Amino acid sequence: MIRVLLADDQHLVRQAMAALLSFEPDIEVVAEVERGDLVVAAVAEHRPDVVLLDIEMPGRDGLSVAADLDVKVIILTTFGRPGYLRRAMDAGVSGFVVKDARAEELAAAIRDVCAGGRVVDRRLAAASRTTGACPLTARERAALRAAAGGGTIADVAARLFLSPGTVRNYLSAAIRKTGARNRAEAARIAETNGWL
Amino acid sequence: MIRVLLADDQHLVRQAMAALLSFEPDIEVVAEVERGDLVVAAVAEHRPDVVLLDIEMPGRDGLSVAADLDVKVIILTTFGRPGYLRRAMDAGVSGFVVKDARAEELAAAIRDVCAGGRVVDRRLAAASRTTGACPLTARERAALRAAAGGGTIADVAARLFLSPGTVRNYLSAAIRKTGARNRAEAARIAETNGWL
DNA sequence: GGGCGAACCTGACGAATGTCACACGCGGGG
DNA sequence: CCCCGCGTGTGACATTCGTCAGGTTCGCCC
Repeated sequence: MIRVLLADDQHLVRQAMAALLSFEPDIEVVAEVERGDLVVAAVAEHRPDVVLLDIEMPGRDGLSVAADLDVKVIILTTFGRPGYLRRAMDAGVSGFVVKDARAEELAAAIRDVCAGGRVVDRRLAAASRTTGACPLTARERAALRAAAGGGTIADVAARLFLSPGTVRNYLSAAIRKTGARNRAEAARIAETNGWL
Repeated sequence: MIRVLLADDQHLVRQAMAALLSFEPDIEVVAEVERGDLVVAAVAEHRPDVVLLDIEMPGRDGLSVAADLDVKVIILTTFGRPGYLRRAMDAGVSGFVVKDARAEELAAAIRDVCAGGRVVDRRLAAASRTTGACPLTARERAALRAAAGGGTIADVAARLFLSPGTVRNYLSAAIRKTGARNRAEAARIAETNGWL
């Protein structure tokens, strides 16, 4: 029996996914978690064989959680952003499945991963090869993320404890590197690539 | 037996939701659709009692689909945006459930709606009362939506066949009405309220 | 018909933004 | 050791953006 822990912030999706997996005779959902910051404790308590992790959760980011777990992890997310896949691989996850997959694919991925394999969504793997790594430095990312919400330069500078001129330089660099024509577009491009 | 049609763009979520509803003895999922523009034909073919509609789908928006259906509709969406609820009500839907609800709530909503009732998520109804209606005119909305992607004023003007000055005026009005300090923030505010 | 608001447009002005050149300190790799 | 890239900062400049005041044309309602 493969013991699975489910982490997803939407209750209905979590229950539904559990219902779906209950049809698999060799898979058992032993726990459900709705916040990223509760996953580590739940894993310690329930000792699952595989953790299904959503990325966007309250409390803590699924990708950073994955880096702290030493059980096998499958990222199960809505958004097939190339950057997500890359970061997930860096975090040492064993599988990456998008929520548009078939139920059989998910079950197969769980079995494969449990047996020591690695499973990655095909289309995403292809997209990841073409998109390449994030060209932004850590500070540029931070500045772009802070600016994405719609704040002004002064806001970003205040939040990052930087001089406004520096923020402008970072954003300018981000705009150039993403090939965008202004902050908003740069933020959108970085967002869809999973660079933020 | 209550006949249900499921419309959601994510295959796994759709299958999982069907699995969840299969545990309810009086509910039967008779069809699944993955695109908004296929819902009307599927309803004509399968004659469900209730349609579960996601909002954000490829092909066609769930809210506009709802307006064309004369069966009972429950909107089932991730995003509890007040504006979505308002537009859903205008479209004549019978229920509005967020994906963070419990499975029992969803089943209860299906039964209530099938019996002629109306079901609306409590927290969302409260939020909807405080937020109020969308203050933007149709053109302002269009301009803001076109600008949200990150394009420049000239881009928006070209896409809407308007003069750049007019676009600036619309965006300025949108910024004023949303209480934002620039386009990006206005777009974000309108987005979270479901006004776009 | 008169008033009103929305859709369109123009022109002008100040403020914010994007770009560039340049400067300094720091750490890592050749 | 010395260079290079990164983080940090400054100042100047052109462009874009946000605002305002004004104008014309509709259609709708009283």
